[in-house]
Parts: sequence; C-alpha cells; structure tokens
Amino acid sequence: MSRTESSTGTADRMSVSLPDLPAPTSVNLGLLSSSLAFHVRKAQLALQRRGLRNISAMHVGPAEFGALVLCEQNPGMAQFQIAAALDIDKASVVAIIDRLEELGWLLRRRSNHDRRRYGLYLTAEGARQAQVLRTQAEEAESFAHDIFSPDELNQLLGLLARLG
Amino acid sequence: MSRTESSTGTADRMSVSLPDLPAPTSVNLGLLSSSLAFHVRKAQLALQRRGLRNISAMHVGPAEFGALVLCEQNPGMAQFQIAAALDIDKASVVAIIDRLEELGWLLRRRSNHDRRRYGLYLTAEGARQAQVLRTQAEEAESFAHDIFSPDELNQLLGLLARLG
DNA sequence: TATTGTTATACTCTATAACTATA
DNA sequence: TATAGTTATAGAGTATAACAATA
Repeated sequence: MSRTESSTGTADRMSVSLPDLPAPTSVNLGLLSSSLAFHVRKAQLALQRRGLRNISAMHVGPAEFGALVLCEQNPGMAQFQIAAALDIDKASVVAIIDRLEELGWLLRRRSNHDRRRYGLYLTAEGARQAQVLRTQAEEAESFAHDIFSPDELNQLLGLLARLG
Repeated sequence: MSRTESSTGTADRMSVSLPDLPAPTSVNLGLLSSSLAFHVRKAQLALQRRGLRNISAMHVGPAEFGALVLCEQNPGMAQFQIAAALDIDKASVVAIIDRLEELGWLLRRRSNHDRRRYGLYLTAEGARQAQVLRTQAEEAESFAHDIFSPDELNQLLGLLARLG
C-alpha cells in the first residue's frame, strides 16, 4: 500500500477536485439519507447502546434473551422453532441453548413424540431470570416512549413488521 | 454437558410443565412482538437478504459503499468524519479505506491544512463504481416501494432517524 | 495535552458443510 | 429420503488499547 503523498501524477485518476480542500465541516449523507438499510443499521446501533447489549452481566445477549422468552411462552418448543422465530440457523441455536442450560435456566428433554427433537422447558430459576431480563429489556427500550407517542411507536413497529 | 433424557429427578427445577408436550405448532412471540430491537433486527436481516449484502462481487460491503458515497458527496473528507457518519470507530475505518484504495476507487491525500489528516477523494473509476453501486443499492431497496406507499416510506425513514 | 490515523488483537454473531439419529 | 440436532470451521463486522505524528 503506497500511502505516500502522491501529490502529482495521479491527476488523471481524480474525479472531482485536486486542490487540498479543507475537510467539510458538515457532512452531506447523499443517497444514504434516503436509504432504509442505513437508517435501520443506525437504529440498531442506537438500541444496542441504550443498554440492550450484555443485558444482565452473564454472557446473555439478545439471542439468549429471545430464546428464553420464546421457551417461556411456548413450553416444549423445539430448537428448529427457535431458529425460525429468531431468523437464525438451527446450528447457531445449539450454542445459545447450551449457554442457557449451563446457567441452569433451561432444560432439554428429548421428545417422546418425535425423538429427533428436544422439548425446551424453563427451570424455576429460568422463569425468575426471564422476569428480570424482561424488566431490563423494557427499561432499555423505555427511551422510545420519550421519543415517540404511543401511536408513533405502534406505527413504527407495524411498518418494521411488514419489512420482515 | 449432560444432554441425557433426565426424565425424572428434575421436577423441582421445572417452572412450567413436566409432561412431554408436543412442540407448539404456532409460536407465541410474547414480549418480543412489542420489542423494537427485535423488529429492527428482523428488518435488517430482511434487507440483507434482499441483496444489499456483497453488493457488487468484490469485497464491497455496506460500509465500503457508505464510505464511497460519503467521499463522493464530500471531497476531502477525513477518516474520522467517515467514522462519525457511519457510527463506527475510526480504527475500523482504516481497513475500509484500505480496500477502496486497493481497488483504485479512492485516494488518500495528506491534508496541508492539518497534516494529521488525510483528505479522501474519489478517482474517476471510483466515481464510475459509485454510480453502479448506487443503482444496485436502489434496486436492492426497491422492494420497499412495493410494500410501502411513498408516505409510509417517508414515515418509516423519519421515525427511524429519530431513533439514531 | 488532545486529536488523527494506525496496528495488533480479540470478540460477537452468524453461516456453511458434513455428520448422527431418528422419521 | 428428509428432518432435528450437533460439530467444526470460518467469515464479517466491529471494538479496544497502545502507539506515532501532528496540533
């Protein structure tokens, strides 16, 4: 990589301006300002920074939280169903369930109806932690209620749901 | 990891139901259905699947595309400004600019106004590629125009912008 | 002292492919 | 043959910390 000054001899490769412009003080986003992907990505970063990441010390991220809530609402759920609900591969679910099982928050029980599957069940401790995490998640997202009216929040959720 | 059947002896740890439930046929999302983070994440995945990822063969991802568009709109821009605009660390910008420079799409030119900085400028080839990529990005997001009315799309963009 | 760019390093999240056991 | 779960592996995308040059 030639990261030299190369102040001459490359003029023919320049598209816009050779002169040593002062760096712009305010940045023009161009096409990005109307890009859905750009805004969705920034929104996700903003949500992560608000505390949704590393939600309760432990190594419990959004995926673990999602799996826990799903198993709470749907006792006996199978791993491939977690994968579908969270939009990730079934192979990626294994490590998530492993972690929750190691924490003692969740049990795998081989299904008798279909012995290829596990049924997933929360333990009592898992149910307790789910409650704690749910509260934390709600607090992490509570700033949205300051930014948006209830109507606007519903609008946003509805519009996003149509994208997925 | 004991992934045995453990059909007995763990009843005290179960929070919900011991019986071997058939896996639920339809999944209840619980709290997730009203979670902003959950919907934003699914929306991002949907956008990526629509072709925004690996946008033009080469190793040109969303970050490279963003940097290219920014430099096109703001000739002489510095790397730390790219970092701020894309919401990533300045250290992460280095590799992105390296790649664009290797492709011959972009030039670093040490600024004379502040010799700590580089001014970033598109090459003629970079400007050509920016046009190609812009078209591809617009096509990748065009499905949004099928899903949303122009008003709805503006609403969504506006609401997302308020989150970031 | 603070800022800009750089390097080295490591971490999170996820996908892919190949395997097993069951269906 | 197809499906559910597993393993091993690899990749993308980023952050952090420490550093040199410059302000």
